[in-house]
Amino acid sequence: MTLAEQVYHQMRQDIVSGALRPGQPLRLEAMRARYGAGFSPLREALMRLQGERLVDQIALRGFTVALLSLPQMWDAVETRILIEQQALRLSIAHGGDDWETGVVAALHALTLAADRGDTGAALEDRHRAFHLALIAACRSEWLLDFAAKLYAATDRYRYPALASVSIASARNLRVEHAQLAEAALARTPDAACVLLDGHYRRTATALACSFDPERMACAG
Amino acid sequence: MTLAEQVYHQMRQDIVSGALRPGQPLRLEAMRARYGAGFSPLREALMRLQGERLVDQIALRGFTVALLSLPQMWDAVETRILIEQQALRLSIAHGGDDWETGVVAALHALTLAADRGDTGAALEDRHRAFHLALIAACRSEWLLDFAAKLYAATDRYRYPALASVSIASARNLRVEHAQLAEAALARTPDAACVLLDGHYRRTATALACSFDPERMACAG
DNA sequence: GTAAATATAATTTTCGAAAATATCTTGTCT
DNA sequence: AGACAAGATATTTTCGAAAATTATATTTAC
Repeated sequence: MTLAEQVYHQMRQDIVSGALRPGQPLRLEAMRARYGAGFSPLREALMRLQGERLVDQIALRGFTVALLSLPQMWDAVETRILIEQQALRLSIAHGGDDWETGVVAALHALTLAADRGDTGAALEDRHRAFHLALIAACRSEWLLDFAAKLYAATDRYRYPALASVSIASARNLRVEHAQLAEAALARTPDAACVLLDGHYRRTATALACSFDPERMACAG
Repeated sequence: MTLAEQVYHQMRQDIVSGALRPGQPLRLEAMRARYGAGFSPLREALMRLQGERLVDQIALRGFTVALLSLPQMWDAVETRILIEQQALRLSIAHGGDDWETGVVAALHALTLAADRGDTGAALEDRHRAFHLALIAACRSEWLLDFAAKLYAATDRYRYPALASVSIASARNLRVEHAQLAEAALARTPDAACVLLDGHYRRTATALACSFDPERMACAG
C-alpha cells in the first residue's frame, strides 16, 4: 500500500472517529508531522476525502474537517435509507447461499462483540460489516459505493455516542439487528425495509436529542 | 482557480466526451504534456476522478480511464433513476417560484439549442442544466451530489450518440422533456416520476442496441 | 484615532529531481 | 525451445525547495 493510501485511511478514520474535530483546519505542516508524509501524499488523501464530503477545501486557503449539523445528519440518514432499502431489496432478490451465510456470520460476530462489551473501533467494525453483509448481494457497484460513503457520513454522528453506554443500552439493538437479519433471510423485502427504516430513524432520533455541534459530541 | 482544479475539469470532460478512451492508460509524462501541469496537480485530479469512478488506479501501476460495459451502464441508469425520482419528489414538494422559473428557463434554453441543431458539448450543457433544474429544490446535498456523479457516468455512454442525428431524432425528446417539466410544475410527483423513469429507460435501451465496447462508441 | 498602504510572515500550491517499484530485455542454463 | 535470473529501462511515488497567494503586523497619511 502506498503512503498516500495509508494517509487516506488513517485520516478518514481520524475524521470519522472525531480525533480530528469538525471545522478544524488541516494545516499541511501539522499533517506532515502527524502522518509522517510529504505534501504530495497528504494532498492526494485530502482530495479523496473531499470527494466523500468529509473534508472541505477552499482554494489557496487550505482544508478543514467538514462540519456537522442536524440538517446534514438527517440528509445523510434519509439518503442512506433510500439507498440501503433498494440495495436490501436487490440483495434479497439475488442473494444465494454465500449471502445468507455472510449475514448469519456477521450477525453472530456483531452479537459476540456487543455482548462482550466491546467498544469503539472494534464494535464499529462489526457493525459496519453486518450492514454491509445485508446488502452485499445487490449486484450494484453504485449502490454499494454510495452506501459506504453514507455510512462514514452518518458514523461521524454516532461515534461519540458509542463510548457512552446509556444510549446503546436504552434500546435493544441486539433484537433490532436480529429481526432485520431474520426478515432478510426470510426473503420478505417489505418487512426488512420497514425494519431498516425504523432502525436508522430511531438511531438518528436518539443522536439528535443529544447533539452538540460545538463539542461535536453527542452527550450520553 | 488552481491548476489542479483546471486539470480536473479538463480531464473529466475529456473522459466523459471520449477524447480519452476507456481503458487507455493515463501516463503521467503524457498527461504532463497534454495538460501542462506537474505531477502534483495531475495526481490530485486523478484522485478525484477515481472517487467518481471515472478513473481506475492500481497502486504503483498507474491510472487508466474506467472501462464501459452494458451491465455497468444499466447499474448507473437504474441507480440514477432511484436517486433522481426521490430528488424530483422532494423538489416538487419544496420548490418555490425560483424553482419553477428555473425549470421553465432551462427547458426553453434546451429547446432553443436543440431546434437550432446544436451538438456536442453545447447541447450537452443545456441538457444537464435542465435535469439539474428539475431536482434543484430537493434540499438534499447528498442526492444532488450522487445525481451529478451518475450524470457523468451515464453521459459517457450517451456522448458518442450525440453526434449522430439518427438516435436523437428517432424519438421526440423535445416532447418528453416538455411533458416532464409539465408534470413537475403541475406538482404531480407520481406522474413526473413515471415520465422520468421512461425517459431514462428509453434512452438506455436505445444506447444498448448500438453499444460497442471496443470502439467505446455507440453507433448511430 | 482610523484607514489605507506597505512590509512581513504564514500557508498553500507547484515543480522537478530523487527514490521506489514495476516492466522489459538479454543472456544463461537445463 | 523454455524457464529463470540479472541487468537495463520505464513508470510511479515521494520529497522538499521554490513560487504564488493569503493572512497578519507595521507603518504612514489624514
